[in-house]
Formats: sequence, C-alpha cells, structure tokens
Amino acid sequence: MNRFLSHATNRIDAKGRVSVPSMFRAVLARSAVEELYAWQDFVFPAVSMAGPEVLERFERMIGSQDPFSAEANKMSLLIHGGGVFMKLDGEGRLLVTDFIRDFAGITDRVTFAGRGDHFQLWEPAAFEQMQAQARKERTAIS
Amino acid sequence: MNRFLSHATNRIDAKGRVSVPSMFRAVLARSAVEELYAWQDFVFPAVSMAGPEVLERFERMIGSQDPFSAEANKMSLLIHGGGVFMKLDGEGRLLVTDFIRDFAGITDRVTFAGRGDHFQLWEPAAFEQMQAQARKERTAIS
DNA sequence: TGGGCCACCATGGGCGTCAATGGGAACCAC
DNA sequence: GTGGTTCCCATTGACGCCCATGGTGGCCCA
Repeated sequence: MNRFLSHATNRIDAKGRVSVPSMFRAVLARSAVEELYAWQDFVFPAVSMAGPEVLERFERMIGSQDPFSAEANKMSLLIHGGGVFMKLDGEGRLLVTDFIRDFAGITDRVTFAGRGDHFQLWEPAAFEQMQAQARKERTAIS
Repeated sequence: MNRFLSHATNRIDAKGRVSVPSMFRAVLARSAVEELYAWQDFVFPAVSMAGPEVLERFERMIGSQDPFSAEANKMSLLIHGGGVFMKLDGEGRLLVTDFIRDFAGITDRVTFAGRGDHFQLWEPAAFEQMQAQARKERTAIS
C-alpha cells in the first residue's frame, strides 16, 4: 500500500515553510526518496511532487518521439522548464518558493493531496472546488 | 453470507473515537482485512469503507484511461485525494478525523450503514432522511 | 422456568510518543 | 553586512497502545 492517499491542509510559517504530512513522508521514506521532483501540473493549478523516477519516465516518453516534433518540444518545455528538484529539511518541511506560490495561487496555507504515485500542493479553496466539481461530473464510478 | 448488513448508531467519545459495530468487524475479520480503505462517497454525504481491493478496482478504472486527460485526473482526485487508509484500534474503534467529520457533517454520533460489499458512516439524521426518501421514491416507482 | 453467571460489546481514560509548528543561531552568497 | 537558508532545539496538542468499567444478552443449571 505504498501510495499517496488522502489530503490535509497545513499552515505556512513565517519563514515560508510547510510540513509535508507525515503520511506522505512515510511513503517517500519507504521508497528511499531523498530528492523530490516537483513540476507544475499539466491539468490542474497545482504543483505535483514525486521521486526522480517520475522525471525519468517523462523523459523516456519524450525520447520515444521525434525530437524535432512540436509535441516533444512542448513536453520538454513542461517537464524541464516547469520542473525543479526540492528537498525537505530535517523536520520534513519544504520551502514554499514563488515557483509553487505563483503557479498554485498559494498564500498562507497549503493543501496536500495524494494522487497515488505522487502528491500535489493546492491552494485550499481551489482544491475543495475542483474536488466538488469532479464529484458532480462523476460518471460511471460507484 | 459475508456481507455488510443493517445499520447502527454509536457515540463518538471525548477522544474522537467510535466503535465499529461488531457485526461489521466480524465481516472484516472473515475477509482478513487489516487496513480499511475509506473514501468520500461519490453520491452521498457519507464516508464509505471497505478492504483495499476496492481501491485497486478504482485504480484499474483509471489505468484504462489517458493519464493526461482531465477525466482521469479528476477521478484520481476523488479516489486518491478523497481516500485514505485507516485502521482500527485494539478495541475495534476508529478515529473520526476531520476527513470524515467535515465531509459527512458528523459531530457526536455516527450511523454505520451496511452496503453489501462495504459500509458507510453517516450523520444519523442525514441517514434517516436519505433512507426515508429512497423508500418513498421506490414505492412511487412500483 | 427462574435465577444467576459469564462473555462480549460499547465506552472511558492514562500515558508515552510523534507530528506540526515556532523560533534561535550558524552559514553562505552576493 | 544583508537577506535568505539550513541545522538545531523547544513546545504543545494529537494520536496510538493499553487497561478498566458498565451494561446487556445469552446460556447453563438447578
């Protein structure tokens, strides 16, 4: 059961740090992930995070395409230009940089949302809203 | 006959715990379920619980879609972001976290409702009401 | 058949541990 | 130096693990 599940909202402190929920840190620890790959999500106004293997997976996808294609170029623009490596401090917190802040519209609180093989950082209200919308649009589930 | 049947209402104690009805615990024990997958229901204002195989079923549904599509992402937002693993304490109780409380509108009492292959946690009055409504609509049809 | 014993379930609470958060001080780069 | 980080340490409240109690129903036996 080594998945990122559930969601939780934590406060950003005066130094701009937030605690990553211990549930998520436990998943990272089990996978022996030291450095996190963070990218600006392709679908939602949220920043996604996971171990480096996700970046490698993205890169393999690009590698399998024609390097001069518009598709491959746009993909690289997103996963490389829209991604950074981050690491947690000794207490399991991460610095909420402008890279995250601006893209997700985050100010003083962050909602962490599990997404199975990765997790995301959302502006709390935006998360609530998107989840409610998804539930409303729900089709064949249940 | 390993189904979740009937319903019962239990009180939440000062530490925020409720006993899961022994009838339901017996079903879980027979299925050798240790960890419960709990998700915010897609239809009702209730939290559903079942063994981990339900999550796997949901994930297979997502796996059959384009991972970059809005649909797949929204579905993941519900089953991953709106789901969590929980476990019972030594006495068969579970902690009623905000994850459950806020979504179901639960305050001091919980109604457990059997749903065959899973069971749900409801705010008692909401359950009564929804059940009454279902009964009325049903008789109107037949 | 009545009484009493016992098992089980729902519930309460103590206490140690850990997570989330706040803040000081050393460190680094420009 | 000045501002931004990183590395520690402290605090407080929440949670996990354990043991205790009361109430109810079932079962056995006289």
